[in-house]
Amino acid sequence: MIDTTPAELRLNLGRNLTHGLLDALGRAIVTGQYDDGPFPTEAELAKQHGVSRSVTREAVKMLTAKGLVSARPRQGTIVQPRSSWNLFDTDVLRWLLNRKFSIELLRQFNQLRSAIEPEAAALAAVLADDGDLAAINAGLERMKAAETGADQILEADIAFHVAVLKGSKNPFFAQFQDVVATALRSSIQFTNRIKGHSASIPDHAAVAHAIVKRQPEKARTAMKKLVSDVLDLMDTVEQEKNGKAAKRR
Amino acid sequence: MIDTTPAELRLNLGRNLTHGLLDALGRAIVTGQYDDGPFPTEAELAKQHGVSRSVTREAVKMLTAKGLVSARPRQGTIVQPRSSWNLFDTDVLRWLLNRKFSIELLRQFNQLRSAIEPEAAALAAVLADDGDLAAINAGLERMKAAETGADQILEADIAFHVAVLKGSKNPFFAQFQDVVATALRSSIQFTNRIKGHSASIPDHAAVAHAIVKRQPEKARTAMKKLVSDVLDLMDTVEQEKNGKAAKRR
DNA sequence: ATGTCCTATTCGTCATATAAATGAACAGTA
DNA sequence: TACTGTTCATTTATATGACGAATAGGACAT
Repeated sequence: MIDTTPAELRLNLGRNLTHGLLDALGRAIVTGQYDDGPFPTEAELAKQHGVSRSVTREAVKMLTAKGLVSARPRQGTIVQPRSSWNLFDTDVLRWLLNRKFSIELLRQFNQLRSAIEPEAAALAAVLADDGDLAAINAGLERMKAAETGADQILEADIAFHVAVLKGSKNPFFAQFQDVVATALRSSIQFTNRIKGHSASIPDHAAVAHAIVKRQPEKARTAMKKLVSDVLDLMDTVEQEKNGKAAKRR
Repeated sequence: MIDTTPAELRLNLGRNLTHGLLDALGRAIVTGQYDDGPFPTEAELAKQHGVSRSVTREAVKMLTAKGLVSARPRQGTIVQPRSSWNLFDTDVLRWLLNRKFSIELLRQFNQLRSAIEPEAAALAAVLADDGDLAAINAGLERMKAAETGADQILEADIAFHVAVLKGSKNPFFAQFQDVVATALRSSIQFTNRIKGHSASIPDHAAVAHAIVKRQPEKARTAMKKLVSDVLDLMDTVEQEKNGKAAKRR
């Protein structure tokens, strides 16, 4: 039942048929729909989803650009090994994290955050301009204000971390704005559990304060603590899930 | 003179017309060819490069997937702001680093490496399997062996760092395999200057030794030193270039 | 000045035809 | 048998032409 209709494709997420098909195929690939059987041919895809070959080809081209598939004449289109998927493409990341059983991936993502964000905070403490500082403080204030609101606090949390990344003035760190935002939004089903704990206002305030005061080392350690706490909490959750045996770190 | 011919497109880098056009357009965009004027319409692009609208559309779709452009009816295709380009797409990164005047970007990339690779080394010290350890040692041996060879040492260096990233067993760190490899290869024009210094065999050996001995902290600090040295050297080069005024860091 | 409607432009989609690439089967040869 | 070159079928790659849908911007009326 991987077939869809044009109407469904439009609804899905895409602004148009191509994006809808892209989304459907992306989800199907990351959930392993084509792990045993081969990827359908252009003609089959077009027929299954009730769209033209043009739409099919352009969707597949976008999948190619994201590293999920490669296409060659006679061989057909083949799903690439996971190692060549572009995990920092927000579409790919969203597809992966919206799957079931992606807690481990989310944990690994937070491992990455614990490498990235402290360094970004240190850079921001040196390089952030007035606008960045204002955005960081605004995010913090939003968190304080939304301390009661349901999911507003998630968006406030995102705004804070995004502002710090932007403040680093390094485009590679700034790139993680979208990635972090996507990851946090895509993993609500897991983070709900943690939300109450992770949204530690004082810890966030410590980061903001250090950055505003232009203290890189303090900013680094404060952010390190912030992300590490989330990571530890995730480990705890995972250990509970595993019953008793905690595997690693 | 941004026009090309089909033959040139095939030669460029692409296996076919679509990839050739993708490459030509990607380079043109990152070099700011369309910063003042608007991006050409489908019909114009097809005419300028002597290809059909199908090829044009599929190339533009790939650019869309990489975040370089967005397309809407009547509005046309527009180049997105740099902040939404996917810097961790190897194509985009290569286009950017092959530009002139990208030393600053390369420095910022090494800032990222100094955040990523030490953490990856620490993880590898805990999680790397026998194959990973063998690959790390192999990379080190290749560096020793190629100490005389001209550019072989670059590939050996890449192999070493890639092996460490892979050994982290974290797909997000592993993702940087391609990114780091692309960056190092794309920046030969700058790294030639540094090569002699950066290829410090003892420092690399220290990292490998710590990982094999399962000492995460030692691996982290050793890798940190390795990348920081490159970063410092780049700062020095940049300062020389700027005459006398050193700006930051 | 404001809101409504119209129209030209551009991407979006569809359909069809032909070319190019390549894996596999096959035939030929030593 | 083992190797080599050829043919063939399949699938993507490219080309072409047509029509639909959305909308920016102007014309127009109020």
